[in-house]
Amino acid sequence: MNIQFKKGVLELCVFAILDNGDCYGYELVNKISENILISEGTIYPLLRRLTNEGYFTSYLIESSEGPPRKYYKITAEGSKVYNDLKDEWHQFVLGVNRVIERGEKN
Amino acid sequence: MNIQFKKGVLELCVFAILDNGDCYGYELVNKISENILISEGTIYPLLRRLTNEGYFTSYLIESSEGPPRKYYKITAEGSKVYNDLKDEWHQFVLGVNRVIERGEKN
DNA sequence: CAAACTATCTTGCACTGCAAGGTAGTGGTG
DNA sequence: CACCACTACCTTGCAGTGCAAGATAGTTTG
Repeated sequence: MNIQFKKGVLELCVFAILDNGDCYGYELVNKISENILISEGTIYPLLRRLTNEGYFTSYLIESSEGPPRKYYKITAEGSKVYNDLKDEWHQFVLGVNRVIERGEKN
Repeated sequence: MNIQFKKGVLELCVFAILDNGDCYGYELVNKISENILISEGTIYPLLRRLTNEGYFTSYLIESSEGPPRKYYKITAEGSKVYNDLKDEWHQFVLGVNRVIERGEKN
């Protein structure tokens, strides 16, 4: 898979999943991996950054299978940013598809 | 517009336009700009790179409005790469949209 | 005890778009 | 002629992001 396509979009995916309910990092990696190839080394720094920026908060919960899980919860501000980002994404896809389609028709 | 979304996609746009007919750099910038915000400083290095990689060839044509225009023509190999890239793009968009939609439904 | 799995985290690299600039040629206006 | 606007090309260095590779640590199973 083209690495470059993912730039900025993984952030959108993390927002989308957390907007639907709390998750821990490892779980996010698995959920996203169902549709897009992704590495753990990508998600953990991303979660930390977005938490520092105030879009997520985190809390620890003990697990019976491994070390405690760090759950992330989206904030109201994060939810707002997510909606803007999602709109931008759809607009962007439309723009790219127009460029491609025009090339094919003419 | 989110800069990160563009990563790798501008390459796809350049391929798409040249696959439909020869263009010079400035013209490409204008065509793409109709749908996606873009800077000249992005396109020229990109054209050079893809030409070095054998996906485009170039030739000069005198112009009556400014310096000679450097036209780019896509090669057979470039055309092949474009088709693969286009498929990858569509698959990628589907994957991202599935992640987003699942978040909204549940 | 050792392997396999879950789960977290860090470091440094590679790639790509952009801002900010420079260089040149043409055409028009005063 | 001097000046500006426009077309058209190009370069440099920076910023952001994903990844490979690896470290750490707990639990379960053979």
